[in-house]
Parts: sequence; C-alpha cells; structure tokens
Amino acid sequence: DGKDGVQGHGKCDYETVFTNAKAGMDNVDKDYVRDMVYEMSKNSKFFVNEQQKNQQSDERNKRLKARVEALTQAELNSACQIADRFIDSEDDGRDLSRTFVHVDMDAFFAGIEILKNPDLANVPFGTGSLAMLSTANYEARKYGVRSAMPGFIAKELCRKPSPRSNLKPAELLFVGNYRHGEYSHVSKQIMKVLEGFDPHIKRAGIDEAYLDVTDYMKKHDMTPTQVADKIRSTVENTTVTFLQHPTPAAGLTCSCGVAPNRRLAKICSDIRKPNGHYILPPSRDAILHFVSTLPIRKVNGIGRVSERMLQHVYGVTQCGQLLEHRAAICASLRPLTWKWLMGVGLGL
DNA sequence: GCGGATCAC
DNA sequence: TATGGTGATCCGC
Ligand SMILES: Nc1ccn([C@H]2C[C@H](O)[C@@H](COP(=O)(O)OP(=O)(O)OP(=O)(O)O)O2)c(=O)n1
Ligand SMILES: [Mg+2]
Ligand SMILES: [Mg+2]
Repeated sequence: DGKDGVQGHGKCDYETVFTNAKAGMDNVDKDYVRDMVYEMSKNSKFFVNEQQKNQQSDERNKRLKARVEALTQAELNSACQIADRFIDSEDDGRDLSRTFVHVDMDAFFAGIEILKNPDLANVPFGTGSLAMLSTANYEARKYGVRSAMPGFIAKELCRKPSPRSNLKPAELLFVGNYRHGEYSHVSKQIMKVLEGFDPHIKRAGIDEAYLDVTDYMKKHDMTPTQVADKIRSTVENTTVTFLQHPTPAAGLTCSCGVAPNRRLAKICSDIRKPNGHYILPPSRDAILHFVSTLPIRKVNGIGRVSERMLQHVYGVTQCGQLLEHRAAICASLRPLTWKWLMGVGLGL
C-alpha cells in the first residue's frame, strides 16, 4: 500500500481505494484489480481530482512530519509523561463487565435482491448501475468487484478475470438501481427484531447495529456463542417472510462480533463474514494481543487519509504501535485526537 | 451557521 | 460513455 516508496506515481496513490481488505475478497488478485482500475480511470477528470486531493494531504503530512522531527528530547519526555498518565488511568478504568454484539448484514442490498429473485444467488451481480455500484454479492467479489466501484470497471473485471486466478469469464449483472426506500424498509424491520435482544440497540448505518446483550445473557443464562447463534438464526428466519415474493429459498444472513466494547465488537463482526461470528474474550491480555498487530485501517474512524498520516508521519500501521509512539503523537496532535488514538491502542 | 474535509454505509 | 446518495462529525471561520 504505497509503502514501497514509489510515491508520486498515480497508480500507487489510487490503488488502495479498491484493494484494501474487505470481507469475501481474501483471494482476489489485488495487483490485477489495481492495474485494471488504474487503466480504466487514469484519463478521467475524476481521477485527476483524486490525485490533487492526495497531493494536498501529502503536503499536510510533510509539514506535520517536519514538526515532529523538530521536537526536542525534553519536549518528547514531557509529552511521554502526560501520555503515560492518561494511558495508566484509562487502563485502570477498563470495563470488561459488559458484552456487546455488533450485527452486520451480509452483502445487504444484494441479499435483498436474492430474496426476491433466488436465481441470482449463484451468479455475480452488483446493485446499482454502470456508473456506480452500491454493493456486490460474494460471487462478484471473487472478481474484485465491490461497493463504490464504477459498474463499467466491475463489468470489465468479470469479463476478463485475472489469468492468475481460476475464475471463468462472466457477465456481471446489474440489479436494483435506486431502491433505497425498499432497502430502508427492510432495515427497519431487522432493527425491530434486534430490539428483542436489547431494547436500547444503537443503529449504525443501514445494515448494522450495536447490542448490549449483558442483561439478555444473564436473563436467559446464555453464553456469548449461544447469543450470537440465536441472533443469527432469528434474523435469518424472520427475514424469509419480509418480502412476499415467490417462496425465497433462504432469509438474509448476518455476521456478529462479540466483545467487551462496541469498537472491538465492530471489528470482530468482519472476521467471520459472511454468515459467521467471532468472539473476543473479555480479558485484558486477549484484547491487548488482539489489537497489537491489528491494522489501524480496521478501526472505525480511521479512513484513507488518517491511515496515510499515521504511516507517513509516525510510521504506525498497527494499533499496538500507537502506544509505542505515544510521545511523538501526544506532542504533535490535538488532545482529543491523541487521547482517542491511545484508546484505540489500548483496545478501549 | 456554513464550507470543506473526513469518515461511514 | 460512464465515479452516487445519504448522513454524521469536526474544525476553522
Ligand atoms: N459505499 C457504500 C457502501 C455500502 N453501501 C450500502 C450497500 C450495502 O449493501 C450496505 C451495507 O454496507 P456494508 O459496508 O455493510 O456492506 P455489505 O453489507 O454490502 O457487505 P458486507 O457483507 O461486507 O457487510 O450499504 C453503499 O450504498 N455505498
Ligand atoms: Mg453489511
Ligand atoms: Mg455495514
């Protein structure tokens, strides 16, 4: 991801848009996708604009990096003390007593289309148009097709799959353009189902929610595994009946992450996607081990720009490194920002 | 408040 | 040929 030092080459700046990690895309030939996307994008106005934005953030990063390099040892020592005090107190206050579940639907828009037309289940398709896809089913993801990808590029990826893969050339289908209202309606019904597990569920976007299942588990004397299974089967069974279309073969599936806080639960729900769950035990050691090598980009709130900043300015690519670089980070970023980042490093 | 920037689904 | 719609937050002004 641009770490080979070939900066300034357009392809390297643009590639991460569609080649960073995403559920169902582990076996994708990323180099091939990157080259295809670049070839089909490079002459567009859109692409030039993206390049300019990247350059601007690179310049900001250079200025910040110069400031970091100019820090004196005394300044770093003092910042380190402040950071240490904050980290110790946050670590002390760590709450492992509650259990959170993050529920996220699998290929949500595509799943709804399959519900209405089960024939789509085993062919690659995207929801949207030749101009833009909102998502793709897991069959299409094998080809590198994904959310926010222009449909005409996605179509080409399926027509000419990587020669290094064993994928057969396929015709990508486009279904369900402009059906946001319908998807929204299904979403509301799913949220109602989830409220059975926690009346105070926190909805986050159209296809996911955070549940505090501490009370539910106690009341029903259930383990985290049992709760996750129960949520998944309940969602799948009830969604079968949502759309009164000719006998759908199956309902919508979702994936769950279980952890002692929302931030970690969200990361966990992606690990066993689709149709699975992952449980992070409520122990300090397990959490610190989990986050130590976790790529910072997986954290909700760290996007493309922040990822570049943390890598280029501090050399940080994994959450654990945020703690190692606490002095420089604390000395050069706003209090709210560095405190938030230390929380990430601690897995809070 | 309003714009731009960033982030997310 | 062709790169969205929607919603949220933060920041500096
Ligand atoms: N850039 C994006 C990303 C997502 N979506 C819509 C379509 C998705 O179906 C839905 C949910 O987004 P997710 O990120 O959860 O992705 P999916 O549910 O499609 O797939 P996954 O199985 O990886 O969760 O939001 C969108 O319109 N534009
Ligand atoms: Mg989803
Ligand atoms: Mg989601």
